[in-house]
Amino acid sequence: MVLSKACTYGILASLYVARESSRSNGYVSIGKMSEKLHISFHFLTKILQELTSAGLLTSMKGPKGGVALKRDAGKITLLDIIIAIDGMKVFTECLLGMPGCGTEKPCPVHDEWAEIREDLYETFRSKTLGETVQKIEELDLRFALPELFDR
Amino acid sequence: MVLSKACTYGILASLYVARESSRSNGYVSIGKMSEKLHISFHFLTKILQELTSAGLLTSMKGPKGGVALKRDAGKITLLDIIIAIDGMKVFTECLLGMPGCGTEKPCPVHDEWAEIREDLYETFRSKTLGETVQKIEELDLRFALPELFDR
DNA sequence: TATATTTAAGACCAAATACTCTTAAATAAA
DNA sequence: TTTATTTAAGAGTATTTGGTCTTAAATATA
Repeated sequence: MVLSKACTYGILASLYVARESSRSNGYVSIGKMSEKLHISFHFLTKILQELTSAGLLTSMKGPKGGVALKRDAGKITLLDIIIAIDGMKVFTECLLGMPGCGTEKPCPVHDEWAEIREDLYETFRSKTLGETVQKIEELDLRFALPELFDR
Repeated sequence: MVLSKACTYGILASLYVARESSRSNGYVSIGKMSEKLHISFHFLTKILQELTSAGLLTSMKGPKGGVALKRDAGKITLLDIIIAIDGMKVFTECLLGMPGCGTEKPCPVHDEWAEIREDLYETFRSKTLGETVQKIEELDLRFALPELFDR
């Protein structure tokens, strides 16, 4: 798996928050979100705490509480979410796990992998939550997990 | 991590076997290989057993025993090794973990990821052990892990 | 044939990841 | 001010992956 589960859940949840707050512009309830996305409430809460402490979300306790984007949806990229949860390692690690692999002393597949992971980086860097939500609405894409499936 | 550790070890070991057998054309000792590559003997043995039962290697017990490529080094690709150990999932899974994600009902990053993983597939499919070993020799690339490092 | 050497097989242990549960703290609203 | 609601924090559990260890089976060679 390229991204951890926590990270994919973080992305889906961020998209959900971006979409909801473009509608209601208040805090989005984690409980409701966990039901809609079919992600365990407690696990989701923990992931969102990471995004909050990374400065991507803000939260409020109590009735009417929840989480909200800290910046505008057009100013948060999918890359921001990934770095907050999984870190930069996806974009820096050697495909064959060789420490210190780089242009000076490359592994046998360094050049090809470096190019591919650069593409991946660029893909995430250029996608904001705002644009992505717009695309989801326009094309009627799903971003919730199905109710039950083999994990 | 894109490939499992077992898979990266399997690739490094296969390259080692390809290189050795181009020199000595007998069986390559797993014990010696594990020392040279700095991979635990027992773990490496287990991985090589998978490659053997997948039909990529043959093995012989006893003194002078070891493993050897079953086909010519030019007829085994890195993709063969990856599929034998990690399966096809790297090349088929949705980046956001959404089951059933595909062209009909794509996730928000399906198109980009599908293209990137296709590149990855093609990279591995087009690299044989033979060519890769040749490249290693020509450019003096390393393919052993360092003696000690943080794992 | 006896012995040393080597892979095969599988039980076992450790670490990381994925997930759950309980309790505390904050806050809106009655 | 009390209460219900909601996030925060962190301990606890389950599953997967990574890695070790022991014993059996095969075989070259003395």
